[in-house]
Amino acid sequence: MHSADTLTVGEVAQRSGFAPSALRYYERLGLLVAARTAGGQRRYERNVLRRLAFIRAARNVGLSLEEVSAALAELPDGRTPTKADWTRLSRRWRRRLDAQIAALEKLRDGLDSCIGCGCLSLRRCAISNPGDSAAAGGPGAVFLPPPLRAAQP
Amino acid sequence: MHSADTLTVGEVAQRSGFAPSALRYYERLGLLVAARTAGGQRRYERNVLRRLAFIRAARNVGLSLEEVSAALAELPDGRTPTKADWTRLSRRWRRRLDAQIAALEKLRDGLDSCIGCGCLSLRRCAISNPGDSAAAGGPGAVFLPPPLRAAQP
DNA sequence: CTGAGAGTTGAAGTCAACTTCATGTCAAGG
DNA sequence: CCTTGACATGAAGTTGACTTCAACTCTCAG
Repeated sequence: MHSADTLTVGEVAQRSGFAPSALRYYERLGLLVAARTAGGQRRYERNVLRRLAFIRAARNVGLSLEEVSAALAELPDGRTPTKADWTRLSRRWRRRLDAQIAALEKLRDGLDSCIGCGCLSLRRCAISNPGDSAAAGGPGAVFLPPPLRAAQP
Repeated sequence: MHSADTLTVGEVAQRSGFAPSALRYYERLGLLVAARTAGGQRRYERNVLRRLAFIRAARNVGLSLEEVSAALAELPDGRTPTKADWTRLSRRWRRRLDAQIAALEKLRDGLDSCIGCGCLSLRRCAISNPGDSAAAGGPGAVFLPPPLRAAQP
């Protein structure tokens, strides 16, 4: 180990599961702050671990880093965030998850009604309707995450 | 209108809701085939519309174009696919949607148990667990689609 | 004091699914 | 025949979230 109660990138990477490159990236985006040694190396305070836990949780719920950034901006500056602060932020995810689940259930129910008719009509089918969710995402729009996709048996 | 029972790119784009550039892209990937006029312009058969409906539906369900491609490869070659062919393919999406819904519900229930404790522990928290779904996606991995994200009030 | 392993940087690459652009060609109504 | 609007092509750009690379520089156990 090194000396003080601060953590090196490697240690934070190890404990958080984020790659060092991701930590540097988050720092560039302003999601993370790190002190520096005389030689210019990063030294993290222990509370970045909770911050990173929040970031990962938010990502798991579907937030973009931009949204995460906005959420983190609501933390009180000056003092170290308390558990209550984190709880307040993450409570909002409930509604989001509910909406996501509802959207998928709607899609599934639509699928159920479509299977058997084999229509796949661009005008009438609930599943292939151009106006639907995944259509207008622009470049890079993906409907569900690769991890969930891969999990299919 | 032009002449025969074939469709121009513009017409297909209009009817399918896909941009002409997307149609050309799909053709490069082998998802679509088009005849050519003497002058080199594309002329589509009417059945591409159903094919495109399938593609859109698959994308809505969360398939990548690569998966769509694999699915389309199972269609009988030689004859025009029947409704039954399309139905057979889309029936598989049910399981996928069920799994996606289950994953989100698991996440939500984990969130419920986490809210109130404010722990967000990297080791213990169900939501911020590094081993979880969104962790190993590599570059470009996104959990839920921008459209669903944007829909949040 | 030294050497190996860990850390630093900016620039560029990756991936998916398209879009945009520049430049040039077709098709067909008048 | 001609003009106008649609179409064609390859190359390059976009977006988000990172990773990879090359070329150095620190740190600290021994």
